[in-house]
Amino acid sequence: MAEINNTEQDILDAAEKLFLRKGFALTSTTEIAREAGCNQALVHYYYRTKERLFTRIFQQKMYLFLAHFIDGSRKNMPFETKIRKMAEAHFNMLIKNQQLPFFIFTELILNEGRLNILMDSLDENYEEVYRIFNDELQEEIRKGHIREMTFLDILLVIVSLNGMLFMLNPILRKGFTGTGDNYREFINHRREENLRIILQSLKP
Amino acid sequence: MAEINNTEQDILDAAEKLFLRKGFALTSTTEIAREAGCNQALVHYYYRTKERLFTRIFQQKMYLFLAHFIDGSRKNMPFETKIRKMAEAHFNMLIKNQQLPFFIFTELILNEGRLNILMDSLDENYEEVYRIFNDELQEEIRKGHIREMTFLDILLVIVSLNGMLFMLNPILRKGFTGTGDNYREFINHRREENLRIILQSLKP
DNA sequence: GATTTATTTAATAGCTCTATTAAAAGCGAA
DNA sequence: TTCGCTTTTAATAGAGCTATTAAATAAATC
Repeated sequence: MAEINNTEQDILDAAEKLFLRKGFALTSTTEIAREAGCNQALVHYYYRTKERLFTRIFQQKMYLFLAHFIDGSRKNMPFETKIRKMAEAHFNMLIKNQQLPFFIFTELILNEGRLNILMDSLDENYEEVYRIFNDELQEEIRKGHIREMTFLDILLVIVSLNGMLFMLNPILRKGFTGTGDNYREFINHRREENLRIILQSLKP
Repeated sequence: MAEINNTEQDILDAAEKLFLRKGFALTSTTEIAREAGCNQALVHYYYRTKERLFTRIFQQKMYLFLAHFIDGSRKNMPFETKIRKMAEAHFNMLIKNQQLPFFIFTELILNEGRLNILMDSLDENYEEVYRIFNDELQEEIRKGHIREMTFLDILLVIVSLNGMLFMLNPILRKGFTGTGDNYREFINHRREENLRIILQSLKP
């Protein structure tokens, strides 16, 4: 990170908080300035446009969201262990960034430009990772350890189960009154359920 | 449906189309009027406020989204068959209403008022259905047909796998160039995968 | 055909939003 | 202290938004 003075950082923090909660369209630079405790013009002074400020945050979050898949591919472990680690890392990241799935999906779906940028980045940076995983997967299938499926199939199950759980967060929480303990317990229960289902889905 | 003249219906159709695509906040009454081919003031003449127009559409979609769960509970079938039927009905409904999951989640998360209305409606209309399903499930567990789990666990798996697939629609489509045939094939493949995973997740 | 009622329009009030601008305040170096 | 640069502010242009209003047109009823 480049050195950054207090106000500039405050604006970035305020923007991150609000963009994550309400998305690009529903967050105004006026509101960001209020949250950061500064004048609205300062937001534009430091970041020129709302779009540029947003993009900076969005790309960082996007990276956070995708990083595990690369990590997993580097390690030398049995394939099933890689998948387990990947699913666990994904879940743990989501626990610390619960607003992430909703944020990313919303912005990708509402803005085709951002989706195109993502697809280009996937082609450039993740195609090889994907290929390696897929080759390894096909080898496991050939050996009869895993049933006939593609790596996309595996990814979808992980992303669906883990992602949707946290996208439903605001809705599910309403059902758990009282202290947050019950809810935390519930999330831990779901962690085990999801992992179990993901691994079971590999079995022939 | 009450009788409704052409313009009034055109406005409703235009609003539905735009709200589903872009959500409440990003759709303007001006745009709805343009889509409906009428003056902007007419939107307000027939529906008073954007909020009332939206609510009308939202409630109808909400009902569409929840209806299957009731249907399934009425029939007299083995429990596992009920779950299968429920998952299939859910998937088929989503195929015909692909924008539905994104639309509903977005509006529920961005507007706490709508979420509260939903929760009240669930308490009122679905609590009994839920109880019946859950009792039946506990009986199956006691008999050893199904492993230890709650009905919420089952619902989450169905909603996650089916819902996320269609929320990812715009992203996944980008990967399938050419005619839509490949994509349709892929969706059918995922239908079977999801069903398989859902039913397997019940097994002890 | 005249009169009442329903539909449609243009115009606009009153907001809020993004981005810019010119001026003011703060501050380190000469 | 003064100069030059950075940071901050108030003010505002220009646009889009929702909702209303009064007037115009079309349709229905007598």
